[in-house]
Amino acid sequence: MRRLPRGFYRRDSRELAPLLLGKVLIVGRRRARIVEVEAYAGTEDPGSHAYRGQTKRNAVMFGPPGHLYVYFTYGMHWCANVVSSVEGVGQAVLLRGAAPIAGLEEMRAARPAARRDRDLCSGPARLCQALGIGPSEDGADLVRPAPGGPWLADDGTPPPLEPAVSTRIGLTRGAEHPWRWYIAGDPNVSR
DNA sequence: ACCGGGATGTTCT
DNA sequence: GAACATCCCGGTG
Repeated sequence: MRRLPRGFYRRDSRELAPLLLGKVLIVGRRRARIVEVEAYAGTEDPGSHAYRGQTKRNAVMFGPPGHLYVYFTYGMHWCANVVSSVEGVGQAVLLRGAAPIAGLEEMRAARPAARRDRDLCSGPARLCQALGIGPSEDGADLVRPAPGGPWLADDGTPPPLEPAVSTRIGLTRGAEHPWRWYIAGDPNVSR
């Protein structure tokens, strides 16, 4: 289990996103393999929180790469992004789906509504709930993680040679760009 | 299986 | 006021 170095994140979000497929997100004893991601391309991307420039909410997106941008939406859900590119450019990759690997008892306790294990992390807000990611993880450094804090690992599993591609989910503006990547056929991909 | 609606509060117009 | 990078539940087939 090798921690991903800062340089790994220092690329365009549309290049980084498919490279995150197969990587392992770790929070405490809970581990899940990323199977679905979306790229958000910064101030030129109408679908991105960064489109209208830096605000208090999206400030982490404009910071250095390799940090977690966590935001609140629909009055009740938290979603997590990996900040990419370089400082000053508001790019990030949304984590939309993951396959539970370890700490499943903790995940089930955190997600009582999940009827099957494939429902634990199959969605951006589900994934955060299962792993215990919330406002206190906004800005967390994945390269030099706090004890028990979130980090990303490479366990030798290569990203898929030809990941499935589609348009992004849930957007009205910027919905035409094919910036969603996922592992075809994986049951942990969101519906 | 699929579909429709409600929850809930921050952010922006 | 409206929109929102969503999820859950209860209806019907």
